[in-house]
Amino acid sequence: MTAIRVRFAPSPTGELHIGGARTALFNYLFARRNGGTFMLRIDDTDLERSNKEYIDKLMDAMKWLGLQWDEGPVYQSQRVSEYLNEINRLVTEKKAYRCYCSVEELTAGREVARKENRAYLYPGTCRNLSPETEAIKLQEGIKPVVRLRTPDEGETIVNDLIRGEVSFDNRGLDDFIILKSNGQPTYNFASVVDDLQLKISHVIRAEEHLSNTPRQILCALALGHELPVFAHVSMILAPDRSKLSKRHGATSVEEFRSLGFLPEALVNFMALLGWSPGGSEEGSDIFSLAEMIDVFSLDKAGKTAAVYDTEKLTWMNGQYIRDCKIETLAEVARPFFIKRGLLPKKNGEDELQYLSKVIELVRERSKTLVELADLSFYFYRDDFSYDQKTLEKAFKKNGAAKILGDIAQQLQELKTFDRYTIEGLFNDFCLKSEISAGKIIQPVRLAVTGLGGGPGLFEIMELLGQERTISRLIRAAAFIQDEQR
RNA sequence: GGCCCCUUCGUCUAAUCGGUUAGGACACCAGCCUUUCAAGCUGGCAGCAGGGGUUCGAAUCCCCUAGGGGUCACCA
Repeated sequence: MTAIRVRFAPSPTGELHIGGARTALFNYLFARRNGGTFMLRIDDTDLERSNKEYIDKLMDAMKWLGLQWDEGPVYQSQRVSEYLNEINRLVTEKKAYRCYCSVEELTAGREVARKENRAYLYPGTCRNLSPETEAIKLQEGIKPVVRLRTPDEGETIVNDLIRGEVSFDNRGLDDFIILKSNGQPTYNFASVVDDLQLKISHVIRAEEHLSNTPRQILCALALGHELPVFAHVSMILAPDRSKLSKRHGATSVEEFRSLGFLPEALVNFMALLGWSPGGSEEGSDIFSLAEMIDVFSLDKAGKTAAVYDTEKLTWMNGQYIRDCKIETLAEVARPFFIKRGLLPKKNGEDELQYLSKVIELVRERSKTLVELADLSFYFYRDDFSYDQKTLEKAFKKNGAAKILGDIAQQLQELKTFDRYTIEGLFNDFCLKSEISAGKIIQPVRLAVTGLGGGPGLFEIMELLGQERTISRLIRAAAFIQDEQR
């Protein structure tokens, strides 16, 4: 049995989006599941559009997701001599030939075809030029391209692990370009040479490549190599069922990261797009990377394009936030607190401990790290305003100011200031004043946090400490009296 | 337009060889829990694109139609 080797081969022309990341994930899972090798290859044969910056970002994104590759990155731009060798060989063997047709000629031909409503196929103008003619063209200074001589009849069959046998009529395939006039190979060719030379056993990629596969098979056949196994995974579509693009809001891994999503959640979510572990028992869809590796197989991959739904991702993220180890969560959440202006760039031990305690209280109601930081505002700042809706209910009742004042006074007398003693005090207060707990707790919560909801009030107060709690109650009492004037 | 792929709740999906009250997850709704908001728990709503066949029996097999997507570049 041949060694399992797969590759993820993005072109560095933009940020890694969720579709590409999902393809990387499937390759990774497949390799891990089968004890194979996962390679990263950078398909940068298009010099104009490729960008160094994107290469770095891409690798960052993959590392962040936890998709560590075993080999690479291999850069196609650094393997040009390999491609040229093979192309020269094909030309010598007459399996490929130089074409001197100008871009204008070709475009004109394409125009005509479009007007006549038929597909344009290269007519084979330069298919059988005599050496003399070639010499003249060359002398004229024309830089030729190289085209692959493709069969005029028969069919090319793609054997796909997910889609079965897909056949293409060779008559619909023309002699396509494998070497551009600038001396760079085209993607279809370079990709094939790499897959063969790097001994890729399984080509797992998005469905958009299915239509190109017969061309690649023709290349491989011309080169005289065996074919890898293909698996074309269904595409990920934007909510409007169109191809993913910037106008669809968050699509790149980087964006999801800065919106406060955890890599584990994103990976989990992506895995379930176009793949399912099977079974239909009750249970959530939460799977760790390790669990997925354990059960991953391509025959459970679906054929239908998937529309991604941020709601579900968000829910998943909430699950991960809740299950995450508190120290880990504090560490990954810290940058969001810094960005929000709640923490300085460098934090001491005290700040980190306080952060952990804050997060412990708030995380249950946060679905993203951004939300986590937002909901923690009052643990760091005193200058919050009061939520308008809650204010109407909690502060505008008769006696609210007095209650706050009384509570503040009684809290002042506490020797220990923990959740239990505070709760005891509140219970006594309710009994003596014959006011229901809710009536008291609501205004106090608003006074202390500015919000109508949140973690247990007594825990908040404990963490805030006696002094800050009391001053907030006094501030609120003053605020109410001001309003009433 | 040619070629290729696809079509199960709003979304992601399950359903060994055709026989299921078509299952789960998110979202939504209701109830419970509760100092609030969440979380959690319980229940509910909701789907086989349409039409023909084949068959005792079709989400499942075949054909047609419709819809969606991809690809036809000196992009990848």
